[in-house]
Amino acid sequence: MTVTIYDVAREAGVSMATVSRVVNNNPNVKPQTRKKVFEAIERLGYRPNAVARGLASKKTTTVGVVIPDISNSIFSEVARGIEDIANMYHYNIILCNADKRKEKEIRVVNTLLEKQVDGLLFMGGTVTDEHLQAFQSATVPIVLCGTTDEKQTMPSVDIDHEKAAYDAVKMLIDNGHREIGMISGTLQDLSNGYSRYAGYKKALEQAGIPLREEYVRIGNYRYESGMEVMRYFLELPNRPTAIFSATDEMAIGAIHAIQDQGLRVPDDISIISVDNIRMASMVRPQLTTVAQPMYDIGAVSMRLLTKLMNKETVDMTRVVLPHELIRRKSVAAKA
Amino acid sequence: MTVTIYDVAREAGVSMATVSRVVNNNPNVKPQTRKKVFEAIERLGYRPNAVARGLASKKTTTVGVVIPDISNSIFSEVARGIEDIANMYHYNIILCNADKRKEKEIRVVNTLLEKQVDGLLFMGGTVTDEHLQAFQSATVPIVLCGTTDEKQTMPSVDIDHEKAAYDAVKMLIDNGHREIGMISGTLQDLSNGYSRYAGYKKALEQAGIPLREEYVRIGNYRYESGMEVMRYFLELPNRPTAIFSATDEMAIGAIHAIQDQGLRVPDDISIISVDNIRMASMVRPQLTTVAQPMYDIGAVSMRLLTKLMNKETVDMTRVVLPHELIRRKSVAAKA
DNA sequence: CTGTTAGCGCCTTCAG
DNA sequence: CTGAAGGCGCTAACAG
Repeated sequence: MTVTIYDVAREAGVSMATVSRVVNNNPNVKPQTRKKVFEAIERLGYRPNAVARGLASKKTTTVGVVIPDISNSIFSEVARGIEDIANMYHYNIILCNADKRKEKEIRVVNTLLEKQVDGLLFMGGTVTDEHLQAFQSATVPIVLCGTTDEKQTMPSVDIDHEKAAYDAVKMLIDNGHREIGMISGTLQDLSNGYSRYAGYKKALEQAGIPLREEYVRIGNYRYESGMEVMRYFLELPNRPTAIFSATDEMAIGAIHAIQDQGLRVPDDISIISVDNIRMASMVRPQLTTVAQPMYDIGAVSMRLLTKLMNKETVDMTRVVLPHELIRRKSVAAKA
Repeated sequence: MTVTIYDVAREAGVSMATVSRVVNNNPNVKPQTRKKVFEAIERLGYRPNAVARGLASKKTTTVGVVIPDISNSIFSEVARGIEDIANMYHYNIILCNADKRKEKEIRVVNTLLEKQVDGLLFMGGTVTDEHLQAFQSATVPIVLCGTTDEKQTMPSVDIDHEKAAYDAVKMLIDNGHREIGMISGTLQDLSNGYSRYAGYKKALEQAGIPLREEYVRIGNYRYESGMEVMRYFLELPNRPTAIFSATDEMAIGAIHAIQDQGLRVPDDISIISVDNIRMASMVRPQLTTVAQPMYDIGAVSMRLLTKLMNKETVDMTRVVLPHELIRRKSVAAKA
């Protein structure tokens, strides 16, 4: 039925080993023999069985990727970075959505490991001890991608979320704002939630601006959530003159909530956030934001993983990528 | 080093066959024995090797997905639909970006087949004879997802692009517009390009509106491209009163091009398109568009694939999903 | 440069 | 209900 390496060997009048060699580009084959083998392969329409190869060689040339949600543009851009580099090094990607749910995350890590992936890229919510335990049961390298574990024990690639948030809020302050509201993510979420809130807090402190409880509200990262929180701010007796949103999507929701009230951004209220999703430059006014290099986070973490899989010695096993303030049109000096 | 089924057998005092049975949930095992085996598994931290299993059973419980670009929100939503259903049936997904480039598409199809996927989902540009040839060399089922082959020979799941476009343009006409410009995709692209153009043409014809060459321009599906084409329309001596864009992203570009000129949508110019990406409801005015059920296209095609892989007999091997006109704020009656 | 020979870890008849 | 034995298709020493 299916043609195997054995069939090719017989057809070419050589041994299986020789066929294996030419298929794997082993130089130790006489050009003439190589040619014979190739012809036999062609004639028979032979296609190497990667599963058998994986079993014999203990390498599958595939890496597992656990991702919160591929339909979310932030992650899908990271995924593209991962895939491009993986491709470049001849790896394939098994992709699993885990929705930042711990049980699911751990479950897919295990099935990925069962599939004998050569390495694992983990993008998720908070990394708990249970995660760490699952990771430790692996014999292949794992790198965190867009997250970190609190104890800083795993290889990882991420930005400095706190600093990114700090820079954003600092810009607002430098523009004369002192009533600065924040649309935050849940503080349970270390990177997008807690760290960005911490950056906000720090910037205020450093400017001697007291933190006001009523100026901080938690959203769920979605557009609608940004609108809701903004409506709340708008009804405050002394509403903020500027808003820092933990993510672009909520910021865009906020912009529209403001505009829907007949107010203007940035004339009446300034807005800044973190992420720089594509949409940020597709709204009016275009959103000023701190860019997080999504594609690079994916690409760099995949590159790091290849090194680890190759057992190369790598000095920087925890890389922090730079962020960048993108000045567009949603921030103005306080009137 | 790694613990195998053999180790578990020894530890539990049974044969490999028995361990295999309990791992695979075969009912023919005495509960007591089953318990013993589970304990041994636990004690040893045994993790089944899916590669070995795949080789022996000739099933990998993974399916290949070739996709144009995972970072494009249209496709990433389809991908999410695929993954959810795959997950439900205990399949994993190997994801490959192919950028609608024929060579790359064919190459990844082959490597996916080498990896012994149990089935393949193909999302791509035009399906050529070379594609068909690659598909035919497969012994596993393949379904086209969001595309079709001209000869209608492959299983597929898609919408009726021509009808979707027709419905969109019809709405413009019903609103009294007769000067209708189109921002098209390349006519080489069967589904998003040619078919949508065909729908536009048909709607005009049916309304007795002559097709004007200067009212059709080709874009590349991106935001900027929509802006550019719109700027061109705006400078026409008798500019269109309504625009049909082949995709939402270009439509949004067009809206902003119009607004940047100080004109208003839909008061001065109406806009409609096809897709219904998330952003469509996040711009002002919110975009009226014909919704393409991205998630469902993915989910349904994956479901179809499971049936095919199961060798179930399926009557409808070519499914056309319904589209739906979403009336929002970017279309108004002609002044 | 090429062939022989063991496995890789598991499933799957076939007996018992 | 359980065990024995033969592969699945390929790689990797080890000889020659």
